Amino acid sequence: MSLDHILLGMLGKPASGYDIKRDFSEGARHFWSAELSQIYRALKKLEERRLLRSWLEPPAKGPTRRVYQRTTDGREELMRWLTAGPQMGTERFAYIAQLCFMHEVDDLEATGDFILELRSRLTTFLALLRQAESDTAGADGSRLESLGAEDFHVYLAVRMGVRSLLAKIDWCDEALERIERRRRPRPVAAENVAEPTEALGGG
Amino acid sequence: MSLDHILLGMLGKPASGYDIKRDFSEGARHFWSAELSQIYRALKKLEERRLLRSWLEPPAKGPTRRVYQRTTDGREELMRWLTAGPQMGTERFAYIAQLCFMHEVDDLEATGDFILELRSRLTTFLALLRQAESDTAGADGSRLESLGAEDFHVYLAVRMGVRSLLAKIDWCDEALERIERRRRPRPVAAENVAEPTEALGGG
DNA sequence: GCCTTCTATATGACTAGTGCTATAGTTGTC
DNA sequence: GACAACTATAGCACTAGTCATATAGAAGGC
Repeated sequence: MSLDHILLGMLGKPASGYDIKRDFSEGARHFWSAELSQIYRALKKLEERRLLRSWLEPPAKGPTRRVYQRTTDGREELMRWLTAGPQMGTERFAYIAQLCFMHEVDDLEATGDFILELRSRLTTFLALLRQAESDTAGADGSRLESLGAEDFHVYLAVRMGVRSLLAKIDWCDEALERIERRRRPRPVAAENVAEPTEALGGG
Repeated sequence: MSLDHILLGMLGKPASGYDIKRDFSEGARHFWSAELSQIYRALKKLEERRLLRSWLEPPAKGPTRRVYQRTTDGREELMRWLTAGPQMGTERFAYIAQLCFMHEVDDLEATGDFILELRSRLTTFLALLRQAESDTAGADGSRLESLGAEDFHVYLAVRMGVRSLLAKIDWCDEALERIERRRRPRPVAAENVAEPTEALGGG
């Protein structure tokens, strides 16, 4: 299970379930997410397995927090995961599946609207990741070479997110262009109208 | 649930559970996957809900197959999903999470190996998608404009996969370069050696 | 004082998805 | 004819993850 290992990764420094949920809603949002209910239960189970330990933190302000941190065993389990090679093959993109079946709605109008909406959401998300990128490495990348090892790795992860999003936004533009080309009758010079030699989808 | 809707999308034409598993292992592999056990149960439930109907197919060759096809109600449910806008926010990339915590293993060597392995797997996958791309649109894209609506949409989905993979492979190269820059002592002019003013991780 | 919002933890009921195993006919090969 | 590989369906036990809801202190507005 990946969530368990991600929690072990995050809990090198003490944090509560609520803190972790905040991380998932902010920084880690581009590669993983989890509900509070799932987080609390996972933390409990990991503590039962002695991979985490926890204590109550004196409520100087606000309600009492239970704070978790990984144990030596927890660190070993994390290591096993990290050294087992990239965990791939479980990626799921519901929106690409939707795209595949979009011809059921109509020929191309629904597809165009769908991609415009997708593009808009991807762009919003990109702005957030760009912010995270410049928060770490500086707007011009000037802080990049002075980052510590941990921040450097987080920076790499954010870069992956930025590049993936840029590629998807480019794809949106390419797709919209292709759709336009299919929708409108090809602009043809007058002398060519009478002799169509290529099979060009015009409708 | 997305799997239900994907099955409804696939079952415009009759297919068995086994056929669908094959689709997930081949064409649809870049955006979704499911185990046979899950597929069979999902098909059964969808038939109970009258969104699919099924019949046994005369076993001209091989064992008897139960073949499913969507009903009018099934098509309506599919439409609701398709017109509800892009379903996003459930993307999960375990390997990016791994990358974030990779500094726990060592400073940079493990990270470099990890990214090399990732790059190799992404490249293998890209070749498969490139094949799917040229199977549909022709190696030079010449068949693209004569595709039917359904094939055109599948082509767009494959293109999204290709572009995403290319972006990730580019990211691998960028990351490896950045790692190299951090690992090897910065090439400095002799007069600078005596006065290191920046904290540069040197391995 | 009342109300809302935020921080914080927790549980119950549910759906989604995996891994393993059983069953069985068909095809090919040695 | 024994055996392996492939096609095909199905159930069981389990883990992963969602959704709704209960509880409760603290902060801030009005």
